[in-house]
Formats: sequence, C-alpha cells, structure tokens
Amino acid sequence: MDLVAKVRTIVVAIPKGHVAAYGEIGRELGISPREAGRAVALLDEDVPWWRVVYADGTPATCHDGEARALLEAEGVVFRGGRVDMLTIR
DNA sequence: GTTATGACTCCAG
DNA sequence: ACTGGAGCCATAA
Repeated sequence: MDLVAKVRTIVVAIPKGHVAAYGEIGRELGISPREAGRAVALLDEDVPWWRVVYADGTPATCHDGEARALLEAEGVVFRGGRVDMLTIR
C-alpha cells in the first residue's frame, strides 16, 4: 500500500463542502505534513486535491486561484480568501 | 554521502 | 493580520 494510495483514500473521503488540512492527513497516517503534501501532489487527477488546504485554511499554492473556484463550486465557504475552518469543524 | 528543494506547520517579531 | 525564520521528512541530483 503506497502512501499515495492511503492519502488518495482519505482525500476522496472528504465530503462535499468540506476540506482537510495537510497536517490533518499527515497525523491521520502518522506522517509529517511534508509527507502529506508530497503524497497529495502525486495523487491522481481523480482525487479532489483542491479540498486539501493548509492548516489555516489557505488553498494550495499550485494552480493558484483554481482551487478557490473549485472549492466554491463544491460549496465550501470562503472567508476573506481563506476557507472557513469553522465550517470544516 | 551530501546538498538542495518542496502542494507543510509552528513560533516569534 | 502579515512576514520571516526554523523545524521536519522524503525525493532528486
């Protein structure tokens, strides 16, 4: 079972209108945040990687701006350019 | 084996 | 609230 597969499983399990932090995934798998980020970066395109954000709710830097649009389309609440963590919890 | 880099997070200013 | 520096861990050269 590759780390990527585990991360993929977690990411696809994220409900619509919800997001997860890299650190959260890392903790869940018992790996460091860097590992989680790296794994997510290697994920397939089938996985909603845009639902994975920074610990403070900031979307990933890659595809800058695209993650935001996708999240909003999914129904994720944004507050001042960042995902509303309160909604996540 | 050593060095550099990153889709990270935390702490301090 | 924003920026910068430090820490962490795996991959690549």
